Amino acid sequence: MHIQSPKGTRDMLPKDSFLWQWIEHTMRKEAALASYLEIRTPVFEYTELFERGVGDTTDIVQKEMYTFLDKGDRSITLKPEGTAGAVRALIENKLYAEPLPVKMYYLNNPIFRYENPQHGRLREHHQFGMECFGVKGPTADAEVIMTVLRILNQLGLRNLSVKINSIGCPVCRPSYHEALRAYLKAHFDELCPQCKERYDRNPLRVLDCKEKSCQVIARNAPSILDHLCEECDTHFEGLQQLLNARQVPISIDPQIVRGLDYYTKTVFEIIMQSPRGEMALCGGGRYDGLVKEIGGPDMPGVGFGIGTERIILELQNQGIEAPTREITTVFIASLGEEGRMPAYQLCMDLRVAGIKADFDHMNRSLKAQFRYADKLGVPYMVIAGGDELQRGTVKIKEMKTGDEKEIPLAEAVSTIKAIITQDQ
RNA sequence: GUGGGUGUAGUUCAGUGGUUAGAGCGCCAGAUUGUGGCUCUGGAAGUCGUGGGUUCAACUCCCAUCACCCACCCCA
Repeated sequence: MHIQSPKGTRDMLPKDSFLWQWIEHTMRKEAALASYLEIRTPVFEYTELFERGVGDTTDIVQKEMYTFLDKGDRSITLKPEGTAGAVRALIENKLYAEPLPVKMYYLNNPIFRYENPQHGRLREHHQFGMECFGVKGPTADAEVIMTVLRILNQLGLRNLSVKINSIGCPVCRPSYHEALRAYLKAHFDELCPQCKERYDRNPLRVLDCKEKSCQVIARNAPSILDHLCEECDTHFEGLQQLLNARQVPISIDPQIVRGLDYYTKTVFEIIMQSPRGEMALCGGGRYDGLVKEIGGPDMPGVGFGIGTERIILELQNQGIEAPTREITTVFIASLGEEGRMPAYQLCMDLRVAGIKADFDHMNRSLKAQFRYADKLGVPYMVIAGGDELQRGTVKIKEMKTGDEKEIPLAEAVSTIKAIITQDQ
């Protein structure tokens, strides 16, 4: 095989389609229950959107974007996350002028990051996400968190931990940065090379560095939670109240910081315990400065993204399978040349009547047609054979019981429909 | 981007220098007259990831390359 799918990409195969559709259905349903409407934005955007939105000090922008020049010398980037595009669309289409809040979700948005593929990490993956614009208070934060938890719950996932934190706002963060830098300065020589750079650019990110030496230092670092301004503190307290009121098992983790620059106040992650350690299933937070940063009005927002491939990994970890669905309800087997046209006609009539029907395309023996239908789990077989056709009838057989009935061909569609609905 | 492992039928894998490369599962077909699941029998199917090199001879050794898996980094 010469041509392969590009590194870090996967095909969604027909046999997996029920699983994907089940997940998508659950997401749509829960988003709709919370009065969110779907948005679809382009797969690619001008690079500047992400440089300004996501932030040019972030790993995503610095080394993980699929960026190229198009034939008109425009710098184009394949979406590395979902929020920036939604915000751009909000501004460009002036959705901010509609009744507030503006609530939207995106479903299996393809997301691209140029990284080395690994367990649970692809170069193209898909995210479901929700964004709520225009709400200053913590009810919006609670709403999006509650919705994603309901989705995961509906899918049957258990034992996921929800971590929340507040990383402050432009009012309180400078003083915290100062306090953090003062603390880190004393340990500067022990920091990893990368964190030495972070010290100047974004000291917050030292807190979630995975290097052991940095973790030790981070553990005793001053907590942002002690430096929140009154507004941020009230907001964070309010969010906790709203989540506690719904018995959400949250844990406050001052170490979570998020790798995107736009977050303010609330940040949160939902963590799965895979056999190989923990992995973020979902990440999100509040981004009160983002809409203005990208050129819109000063409008707050909060949202999250959740990776569908990782949901599937966790479903597998927990041994959860999608509800099975019938591929074909009735298979019309034909016998010999003379049976083919009646079988074809009956199949088409059944489809018109809204019944999932199929027939033999392979000119196989009756035995082989049965074997084939059995492998597909077809519950009903119709046999269009010479003897019956001469009598103007066909046989219908229920595979589970083996019961056979001879019915007039002229009334076959209505009779079959009646049998199927009766058995259900 | 760095380091380690892997790459042989549709699939899971065996085969480590020597005739026509094997097995299980899957697929297709048959086991007397027009009927699935179980069993038995047979069949099809591989440019041994790709490209070079060493050798009388390479799936087997060497180099490169691509992809996958794993770790780091980071994250969904």
